[in-house]
Amino acid sequence: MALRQLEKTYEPKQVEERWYQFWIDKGYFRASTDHSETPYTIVIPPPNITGSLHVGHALNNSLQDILIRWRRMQGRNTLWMPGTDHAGIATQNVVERQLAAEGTSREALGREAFIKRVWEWKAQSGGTIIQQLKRLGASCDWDRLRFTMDDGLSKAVREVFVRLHEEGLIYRGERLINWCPRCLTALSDIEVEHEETTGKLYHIYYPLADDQETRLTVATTRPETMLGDTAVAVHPEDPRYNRLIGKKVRLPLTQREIPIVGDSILVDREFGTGAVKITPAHDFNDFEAGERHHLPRLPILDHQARLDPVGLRAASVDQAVIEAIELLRVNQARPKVEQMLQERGLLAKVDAHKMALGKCYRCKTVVEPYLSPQWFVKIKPLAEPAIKAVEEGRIRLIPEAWVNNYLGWMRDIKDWCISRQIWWGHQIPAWYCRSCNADTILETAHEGMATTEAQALPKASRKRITILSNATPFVAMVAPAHCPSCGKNDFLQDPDVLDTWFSSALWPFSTLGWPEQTPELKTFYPTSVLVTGLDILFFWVARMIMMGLKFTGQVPFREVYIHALVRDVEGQKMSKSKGNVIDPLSVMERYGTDALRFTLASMASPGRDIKLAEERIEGYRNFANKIWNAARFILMHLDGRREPVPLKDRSFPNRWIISRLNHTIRTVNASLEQYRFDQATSQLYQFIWHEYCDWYLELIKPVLSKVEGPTLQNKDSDEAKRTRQTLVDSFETLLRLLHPFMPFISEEIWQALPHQGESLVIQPYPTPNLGWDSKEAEAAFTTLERFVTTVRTGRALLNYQPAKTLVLYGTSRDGQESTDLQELQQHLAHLGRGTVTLRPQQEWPAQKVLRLAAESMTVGLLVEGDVDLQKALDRIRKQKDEGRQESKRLVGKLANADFTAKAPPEVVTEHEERLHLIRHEETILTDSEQQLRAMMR
RNA sequence: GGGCGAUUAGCUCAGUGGUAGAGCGCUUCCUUCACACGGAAGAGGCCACAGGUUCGAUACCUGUAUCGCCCA
Repeated sequence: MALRQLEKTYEPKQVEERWYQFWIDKGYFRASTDHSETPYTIVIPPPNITGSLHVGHALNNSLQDILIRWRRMQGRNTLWMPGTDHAGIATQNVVERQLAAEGTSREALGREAFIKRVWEWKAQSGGTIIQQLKRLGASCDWDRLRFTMDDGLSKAVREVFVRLHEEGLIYRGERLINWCPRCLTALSDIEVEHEETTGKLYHIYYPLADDQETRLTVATTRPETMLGDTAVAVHPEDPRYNRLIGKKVRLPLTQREIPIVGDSILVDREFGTGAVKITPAHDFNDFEAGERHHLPRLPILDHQARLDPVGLRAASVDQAVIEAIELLRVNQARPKVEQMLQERGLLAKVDAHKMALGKCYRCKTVVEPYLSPQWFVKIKPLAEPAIKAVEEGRIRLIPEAWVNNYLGWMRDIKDWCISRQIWWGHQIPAWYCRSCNADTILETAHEGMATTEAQALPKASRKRITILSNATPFVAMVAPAHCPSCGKNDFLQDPDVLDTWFSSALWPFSTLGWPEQTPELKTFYPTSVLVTGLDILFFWVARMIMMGLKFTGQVPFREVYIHALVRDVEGQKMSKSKGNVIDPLSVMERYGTDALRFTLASMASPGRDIKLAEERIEGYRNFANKIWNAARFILMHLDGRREPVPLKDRSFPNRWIISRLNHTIRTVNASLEQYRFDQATSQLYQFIWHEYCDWYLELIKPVLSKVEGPTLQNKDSDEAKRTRQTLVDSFETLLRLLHPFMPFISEEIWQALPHQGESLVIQPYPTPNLGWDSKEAEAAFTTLERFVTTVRTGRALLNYQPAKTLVLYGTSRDGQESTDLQELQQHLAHLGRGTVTLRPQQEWPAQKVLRLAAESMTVGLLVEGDVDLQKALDRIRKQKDEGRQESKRLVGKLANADFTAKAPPEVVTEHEERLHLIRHEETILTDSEQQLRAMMR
């Protein structure tokens, strides 16, 4: 057959696109419910539609693809379910920015038009990341692509909402929540990122109401919120203050008097002055303290975190103060309040102070605790089974180290705020009868919005609708036809949408058709493994476990493989603003997709972040090129007949490489079973480069060569035919073994080699074969390697050119090694580049031979011509030195009675043998040194 | 403040109760007919520090330091 000749350098670009299209056309990635094979399912962590592929995605999806391709080749009925996430806040932000650039706003557009606009944006740009995943080689079943706002998934969301509400596990109430004053929405606790900053700790005098001369000093980091204080707390056992409990203080800058309460939970006697203000409407701890002491809540900030004049008046703040600060943002109002306190002599001191600041995880704006009516999931009843599932091992977290992290978080979990005051997302399926709730549905004007600005808006958008927490919702899959109390059908749907993670939590089963009992659900659920980064363990993984158990009665996945985060070389998080981002697309462009995938897999060691440097990728690009050139070599030498024979009838190089291949097959499979992608890749690298290419291909060159010579054979010899057969078999197997990691180059080469079947994608994954192991061939190889390496060392010491033919001698004091040397003579001559005489040392020439010792073996090189022997002498001295050190250590150890008595006998024997070897080496080296000196005279 | 992890070659990281390893980088030699994105030979390490367990510790235990992450 005519074999294709390959280019000298591997060019990934054209190859990748061609084969990916071929795979898609052939439908290899399609899963079916008809197959009887054991299913293997992974649901993709759905990337945001706003996203484009970053290196974290590349890692996450490379690992998934390795698993999926491996299992597919093993014959499992594999489904990799792809999809994207609507990413409520992020997507809304993107489209709003576009609108702003066009000089308009979502308010100007109105809700319906805005949502239409987002869908248009999605149709245009939302598929970017999917294309990029394909570029990465992801073998997802693309026909099943899902989106969290698809009809089916939206139905699942409503179903879950309604059922949880029926069971009392979803409720609406007025609570203090985290509010992003830029996104203008509530956030859940974990959507707030805490950042350490240096702020100030203000000490403020609060005079007693009945004794203006006596003042309580209160310490706070947020003086502006004092205007909403409704009490001051001291520790009930604090002798400095506890007599004051029950008295009142005059709240500075206001006309109010507020009580002093004793609270052992809120007050840390060691912190600040030991007296703290209580602002229940603007601080989480104070909110709870307020509950304990039945204190009123006085909100003084509006939804943009500005000082709200209405609230300030309600809090009886001095009119002059209101005028000075109204509609100022918190950070602008703070110095004004500080200044006013200063002027009134009420500011005791200001200290620098380290504190954690909460920021919105989407836009990094400082988050405000904000009192508002929201929807919550009562989480404890859902968390308990989710804790059990992990405790009992029905879900296994890998690495296991994260189990405690997970359990700790789950046991301390707080109710989940699921309503968001944005438009893009699943609108909450709750309706209010306008006439029955006339008192609880409020329309308020936009505070602070310029009149002209407000008038520019459509009428419906000019007001903010507030639905008080005591309004009565109807929660149902669809809008009710008429109100059961009043019979009217004038309804207002709750304007809020659900947290994006609410729909993500259903992903493993909603994508398979739930709530319908589809064949897909029956076949592919529970899924096999979830592959994800640590950063969304709580956001996503924990919630999927809760929802999966609740609504399917089964775990959503049996294993969770948690991989590291990718950082830059400095160990810093990659971010666009830092400019340290490695763009996977550019990497794929320059080095090839396979190189990127292999790099990421090789760095996926458990429990460690990945510091990615481009040199690593370049290294694996070189590896791909090495494989490519091995393939070129093989193709060049395949011309001729091939003959399969039983292993025992094959020559040493073939028996050896098959044995090593088998070992590699075993370890790669075992590593993948344990999610040790790093081990699997390094085993492949080591085997392919340093065994297959460095030694095997070199060993068989004489046989394959068309040139005839003393040690070379005819190309039609039996040995040539058998070697060609083993060569193709082993390389084809190797490509199958490599394919999950480097799908493109492996397919490209496989297709060029003699093969059966139409694609590597659907070939069986190699399994270990007991009959392939050959201890004797591996032992013989050790001998060969020792001899050849020693010769090469000698060659370098004597500054001989690589091509120079040497006169070589070899001997060993080990019987088996001697036999091996004899049998390997042709190979020793070939790889050592010389003529080899295997006789005892006494029979070597007495002079002009450089003798080198390697364990039990002694190797001699005939010294010809005028050669500088100093390097050789140095080397021998150094080796002797090292040997002396080593033998000293061993002698010391063996002289220790405790050691010989208590250490295992085999260890003692090992030490003794080692000592003998070293002493043997020493003898040889001493001898050699003397001869060298003689030659140098 | 609580929890977790890390500390091994110049860099990035494996690893094991008994000779310390890899990749990249570095030095020297080599363009021989698979590959210079290559080949060959080298240099380089009190395995963070201090105690303890052990015949023996880089590994197991305790503490310290530094760094990182998560949570408050």
